[in-house]
Amino acid sequence: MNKHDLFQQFVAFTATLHQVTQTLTQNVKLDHITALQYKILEYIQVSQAVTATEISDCLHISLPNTSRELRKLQERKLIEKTNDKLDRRKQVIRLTIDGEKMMTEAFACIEEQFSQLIQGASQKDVEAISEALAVLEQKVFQNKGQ
Amino acid sequence: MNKHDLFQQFVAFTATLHQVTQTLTQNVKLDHITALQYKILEYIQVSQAVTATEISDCLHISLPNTSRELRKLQERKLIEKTNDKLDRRKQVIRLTIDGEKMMTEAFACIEEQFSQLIQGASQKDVEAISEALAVLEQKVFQNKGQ
DNA sequence: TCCACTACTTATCATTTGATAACAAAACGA
DNA sequence: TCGTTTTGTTATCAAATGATAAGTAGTGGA
Repeated sequence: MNKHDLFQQFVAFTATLHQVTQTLTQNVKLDHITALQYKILEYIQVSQAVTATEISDCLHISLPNTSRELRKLQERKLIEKTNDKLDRRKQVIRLTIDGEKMMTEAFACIEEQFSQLIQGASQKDVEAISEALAVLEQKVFQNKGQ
Repeated sequence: MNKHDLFQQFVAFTATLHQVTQTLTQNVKLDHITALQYKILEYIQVSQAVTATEISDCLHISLPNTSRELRKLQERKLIEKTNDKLDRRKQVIRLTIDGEKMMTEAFACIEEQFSQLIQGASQKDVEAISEALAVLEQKVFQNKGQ
């Protein structure tokens, strides 16, 4: 196995994962939340407190478009912005209680689909999958920066 | 590690992989090919010969929209449709020589980015990554159907 | 033969997303 | 202090995507 073969395998894997992800999430009816808004909410949830610039950089959305989507999410009371004390240009963005509730519900729905996907997995399989995910996180995504 | 924890890990992993994928592919300038068209071309390439319905099902694009994108790709001479001898309703879709060339170039570009991502990986790491991908393919995507 | 069904197309419309220009406010460095 | 950079906003336009209705042609079963 050389790096070229690994690349081929990685591409195929990625394509499959994208399809699976879409299958898992397609039944989640999130009351007028678009795919992009969902991605933003998901990012905020895992990162806890972020700025608009961080969202823009990490999700590869231009800052004006990020700002627009954040405004919509704020109007829907799913996120809230608070001023950064140290740098008053910045805004710290967090999920509101409503936002967290919505994401929790969405995750519950996705988790149900997910558990069907791995229903055949034994305890040993679960450990193996977890270990595999950890390996990829560590060895591939380690320096994912910029 | 129970299945709920595994789900959490899986979600975080998926989000990260989406970001990494976008980073890898964002410099690929494919001469007026959209993201959706790229996905379709990628799917055709790995599957070799497919029908419109298969693309529609696997990529979760409605058949009318699939048909529209395929027409555009055909106009650009990137794919070709041939009639199925056994069932004349069906059309077998393949990449043209031009289409294959374009995908090969795109992959070369992405592979360059990818190799930067794993530049620090030793031979042993490469084997470990490959093994991890195989585990996930086998234990998670195994029955990804419908 | 007739009817229901599948595979695909065309057309149309609304919505989402991307891209860009222009702006304001704060920070930062010389 | 003054010019530059960073952070974010609003506005506007074009393009991509999603959704749906309606239609054609072929298949296959009763």
